[in-house]
Amino acid sequence: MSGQRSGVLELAILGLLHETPLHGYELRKRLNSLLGAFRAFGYGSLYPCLKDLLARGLIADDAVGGPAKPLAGRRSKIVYRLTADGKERLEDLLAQSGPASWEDDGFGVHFAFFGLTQADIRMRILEGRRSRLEERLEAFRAAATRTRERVDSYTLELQRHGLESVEREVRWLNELIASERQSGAAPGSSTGDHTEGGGATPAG
Amino acid sequence: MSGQRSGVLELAILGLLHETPLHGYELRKRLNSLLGAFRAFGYGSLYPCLKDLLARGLIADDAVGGPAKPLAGRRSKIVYRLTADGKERLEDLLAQSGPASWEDDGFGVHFAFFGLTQADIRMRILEGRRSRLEERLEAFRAAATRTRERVDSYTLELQRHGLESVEREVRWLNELIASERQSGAAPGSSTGDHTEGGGATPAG
DNA sequence: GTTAGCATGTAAGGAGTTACATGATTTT
DNA sequence: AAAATCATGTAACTCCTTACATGCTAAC
Repeated sequence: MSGQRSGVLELAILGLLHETPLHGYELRKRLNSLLGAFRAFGYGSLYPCLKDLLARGLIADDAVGGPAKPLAGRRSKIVYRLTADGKERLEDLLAQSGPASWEDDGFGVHFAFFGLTQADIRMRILEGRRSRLEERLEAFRAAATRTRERVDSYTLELQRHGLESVEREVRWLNELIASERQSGAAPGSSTGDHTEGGGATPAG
Repeated sequence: MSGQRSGVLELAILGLLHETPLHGYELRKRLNSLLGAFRAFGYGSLYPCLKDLLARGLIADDAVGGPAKPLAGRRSKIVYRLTADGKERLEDLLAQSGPASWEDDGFGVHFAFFGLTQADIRMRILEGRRSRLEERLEAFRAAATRTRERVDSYTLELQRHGLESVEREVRWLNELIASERQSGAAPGSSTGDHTEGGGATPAG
């Protein structure tokens, strides 16, 4: 029952609310237009998560058009905003560069908030993601070698397409990494929003 | 506690065992080389699922190198094979062409076993998948229009890349659909493995 | 005046994940 | 004889999904 969420939703919500307060319905639309390529959430996922974040004090609600408690009497929009704790939590999450941020979903969400992420963390995530994908390519090629497994044309086509997609993403990552190195080398460019001077926290 | 699984694993296991009996460890390797592009399973997912399928009588175990019960005394490989019920269940699953088979995972797994799937079902799944992706493209474009949401370069890049990936998959599907139509029109080509003459079951 | 979209939720549960535990067999 | 890899499993847990329930508000 609602303990310590830390999936993609938490980061996504905190990240979106960092920008501006929003109510649930609007939040979901932005969520799905932000992450729509690889993920979609329903209200049944969103609202329980909001409830949980609220209980943990990471977000606060301002009821609009009838103050505070919305359940009694008149129902109105509930606008959520990030609290100080929530902002702290968001920064913690954004400082993470472990395996979770190399996975499909974790990567996608974190990437969406790269604008709020420190440059060194960005780089570690991009490189982590890339080596993760290169492992997959290795596994693919190994699988292609030991042929006593199935070889029908659909299986083959699936693997071909999969391989190609992964290779494409690797090329994409390479471009991103190159461009990060450039703007990192040239001072004065996007170093991130952060004002904290703290050292690089390793993260799990 | 193990009730009525019906995720991707069940289909994938039944499908792989349809070809040849396998033990868990080997099964997992094939699983991950088959679906590795978009999905990976650990033993912690596989073995409980095998246990469940066994309990439901869809697969049976032949212990090799020390008959039947492996837990007492000497431990050995446990080779699983499809039962008659399991084959029936597999055919049911392969006849399904509903929303579940348009999702990322569901689609990938079902596609991997298109060789065992009837031509009309194949077509319905390919078309279902395509319209699903086209909905996503719509949503993307709608999101691109209403710009009062965030516009930092990373968000933009994520969406650009997402859009491109989806468009690529649509083109891929178009090719597949075209080639299905051809081989469907020309009789004598791959009509699938099926010997059953049954009509098209709508499926949920 | 009824459809469509806006808006908020809950209860039950599914599908897999993580971390752990153990032992056999092959390779170096 | 140490290390790697083969091989099988369990308990607890997480994160999200599905189906349902409700009511307001704007458009046609």
